[in-house]
Amino acid sequence: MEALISDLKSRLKEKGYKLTTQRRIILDVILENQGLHLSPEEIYDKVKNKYPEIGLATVYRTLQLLEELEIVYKLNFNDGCNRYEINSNSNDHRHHHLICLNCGKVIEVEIDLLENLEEEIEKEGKFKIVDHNVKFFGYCEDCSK
Amino acid sequence: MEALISDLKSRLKEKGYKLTTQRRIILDVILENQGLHLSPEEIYDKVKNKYPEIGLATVYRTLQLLEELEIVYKLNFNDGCNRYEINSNSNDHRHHHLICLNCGKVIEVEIDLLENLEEEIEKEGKFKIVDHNVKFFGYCEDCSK
DNA sequence: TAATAATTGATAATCATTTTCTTTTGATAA
DNA sequence: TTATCAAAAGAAAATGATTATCAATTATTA
Repeated sequence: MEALISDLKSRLKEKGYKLTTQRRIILDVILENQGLHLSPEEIYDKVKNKYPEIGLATVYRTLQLLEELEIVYKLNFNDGCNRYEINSNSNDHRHHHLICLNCGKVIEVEIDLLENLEEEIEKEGKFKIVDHNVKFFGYCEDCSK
Repeated sequence: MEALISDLKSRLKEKGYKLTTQRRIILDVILENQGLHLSPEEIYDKVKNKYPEIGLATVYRTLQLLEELEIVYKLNFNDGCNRYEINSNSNDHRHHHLICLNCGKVIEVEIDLLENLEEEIEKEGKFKIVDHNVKFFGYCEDCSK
């Protein structure tokens, strides 16, 4: 946790940006809600508890910034807004998402297993893969009863 | 091509919907531009050439309908709009998308190879998969030169 | 301490998508 | 073929997420 804050600080400084209270709190909120894939609005609500003067625009700006710094990344579950997640890429901890078509719940799966597929694609020599995004749609335990 | 139109007709009838000129033309345009992943606005522009009285709302409504009938499905490449593609699911012709991080081009890949992964996920018995969505991000031939 | 640039909050603007409402149209039964 | 009636269309307004604008504030460095 603390590691990410000091990481943020150095990455910001590197690009001439500042570590402000607002930015720190926004990252805190995302860290405290890992796995929840919060939307900007949801982050805004939670940040307001700790820092009531915050503006919604600041949340949007900070999310863009965190994405640019690769501290966070954007998800789209087709529910009308973007959602954000800590990028645990650093420890090579990739995962996929299972999205329940009934209740909308999002579950993370800690397997990757895409090496074969990526290899197969790159074999042709026409595309260099740097990232992937895999979503499975179906029914969760509760909804398939 | 014709097959899809009569398929549309019967699926519509099944649910008490009508086959209108507008709906037929919208499907035509999507069919004529396979692989282009058109957005509602782009579809609207192309349909207007054949049927100038069309309204944008009709395009949106028809796309929702075609999606509901599983004739078409929605894609999101994070470029500010949804995009649509014919669902060739019928002939089990699944494919993935390669998205170029530089020029935004979208390339289709005709390999699936996700059986292992899906098996692995379903093995736990906590999720029943019915569909998936796989995107690879990287650089296309032109942009990696 | 002054100067400079970055950042913020509030508000207005944008843009894709949906809704509303009135008119028109397609499918069906007489 | 025509009358009927729900479904569908078009136009325009509304919505909702996101972005841009701008004046005021704050941090950093000379």
